[in-house]
Amino acid sequence: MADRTALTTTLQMGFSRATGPRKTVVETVVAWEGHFSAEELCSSIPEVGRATVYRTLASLQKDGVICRLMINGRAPRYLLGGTQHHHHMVCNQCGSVQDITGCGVDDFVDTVAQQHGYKPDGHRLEIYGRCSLCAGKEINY
Amino acid sequence: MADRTALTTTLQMGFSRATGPRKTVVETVVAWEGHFSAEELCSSIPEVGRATVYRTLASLQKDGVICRLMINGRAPRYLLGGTQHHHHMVCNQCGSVQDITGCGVDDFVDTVAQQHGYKPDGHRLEIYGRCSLCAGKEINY
DNA sequence: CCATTAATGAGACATTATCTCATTAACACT
DNA sequence: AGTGTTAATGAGATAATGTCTCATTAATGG
Repeated sequence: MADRTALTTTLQMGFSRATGPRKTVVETVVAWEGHFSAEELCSSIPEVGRATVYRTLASLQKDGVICRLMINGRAPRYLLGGTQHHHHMVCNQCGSVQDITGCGVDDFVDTVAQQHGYKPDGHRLEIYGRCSLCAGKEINY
Repeated sequence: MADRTALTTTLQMGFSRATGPRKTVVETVVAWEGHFSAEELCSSIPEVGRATVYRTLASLQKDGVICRLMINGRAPRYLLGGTQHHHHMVCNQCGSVQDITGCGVDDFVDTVAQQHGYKPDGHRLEIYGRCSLCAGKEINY
């Protein structure tokens, strides 16, 4: 997923010193299965201070290493792998997230932006529904 | 924008009694120019309790009367007019939001969902950039 | 090995949201 | 109109999430 070199590079990005705490955060993020909230991350590495966790998350997001998703709940959730442009499909039932590689809405975005005189910087597409596993089960709310 | 009848209907949706406080909230929301946060709404109608404001917002969102947008900052922002499906274009500089009527990504969404075995319930597309007014000005961060 | 200073972290603080429960008032029915 | 029922409210406690300060720690260059 992310080799040693990539990790080291990541550690340096936006900072001038590769520190122990940041290494812990990055390694934990890289090893995480699925999405997580900032608080979950804090809890799982109590030896690293909140401030550092939040700082590192912000940096990783800015550098495109992780994505920030707004799924249902209150707090944003993070997901590894934001480097190349892609979108997400979120299951409303089990909360799982799948990447959609290959953005198919570029043309639409450009067209619409131009129509409105916008200079587009980026866009975000999220699809909500039920994943293949959950689609079968009946739900009784 | 929303006539008397629509308002009354809105007041009733999801509740069994049309109350004064809720009327205040709905009327304020309807009259609001642009987007707003829950707290801004609370401040502008201090005579209505926070709990009621939040309850009413949740109900209005559920009924599709308002949209919830995640723009930059921490707190979600609300916008009147969520009934018919549409998307948003957000200016990163001045924060203004324009509606994109006519969704052009339906086909893409359906195709991708099918490929992944998803049963899509909905989707959200947000375009970020600089609006026609801001695109001209140079920015010095 | 030392000096410099970037980065950290404990904990205060700020912001946003939810919950509790005593009180209020909308509605149905007369 | 008056009354009983109970949905809805709201003050304030509490929870959840995020930011800031500043004394301390430790990464790095020389």
